[in-house]
Amino acid sequence: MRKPCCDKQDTNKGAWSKQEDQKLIDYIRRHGEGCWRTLPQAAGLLRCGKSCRLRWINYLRPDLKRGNFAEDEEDLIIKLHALLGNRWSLIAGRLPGRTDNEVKNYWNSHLRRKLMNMGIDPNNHRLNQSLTRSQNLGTSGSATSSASKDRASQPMKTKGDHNDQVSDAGSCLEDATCGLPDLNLDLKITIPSPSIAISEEERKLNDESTISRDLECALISTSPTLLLFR
DNA sequence: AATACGATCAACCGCCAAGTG
DNA sequence: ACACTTGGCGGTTGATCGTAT
Repeated sequence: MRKPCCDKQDTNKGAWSKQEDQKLIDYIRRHGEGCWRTLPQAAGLLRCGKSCRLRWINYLRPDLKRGNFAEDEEDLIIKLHALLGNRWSLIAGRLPGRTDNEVKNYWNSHLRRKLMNMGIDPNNHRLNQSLTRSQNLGTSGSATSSASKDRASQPMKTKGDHNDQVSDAGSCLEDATCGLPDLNLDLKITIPSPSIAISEEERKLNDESTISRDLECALISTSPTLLLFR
């Protein structure tokens, strides 16, 4: 039997109040991040430590960039998703001021549908065979599937499948026969603050050398695979 | 005006890996 | 080597809002 992460019966759930936010902000300003398990009690919050961490990382951190995603951010997410699959934290790491949750939500609510409207399967970034060429390049109003329906039809993936998904998407990129439409995506010009983002992320990705290598290779834009995006 | 429906997003859940003793 | 704790991650849920009927 798995232990709960905290004593559930004494914790609040649901939306955070302004007072709770302020308590968390004040505490972290004074003591810094860390030791999420003991933080709630120390900060006077009736919350699970995990909940505090999530609230801070996703919404209260001062360096967060709120608001709509820029077009270059969208492009970058799509490209990174093609390379990394659903590794939202890695993708978000390349987008300064964005969180994994934000990127994940934006992907599920906007980008998935956008790709589908373009006739691209968002799961593997392959051209959807059921659509005609004219539909792919012409008007996009014919796509009718909703995000929730997509979700239901999407096969469940376990954590162990991540590599499969990556390789799946990657194989598409390497597959010269998968006819992607002209997305006009160019990684070279779309990376926000590349020197900072990449070098910082590089440290985090030490254990993922293979992915990182592929990613860097792709981001440098010398990889022939990315030519498929042009 | 009522309500049904879809889209969005904040938050939770469960699992996994790393760290520690 | 093992058990346990903790932090982090991705998937999923549910509340809320906007739009269509």
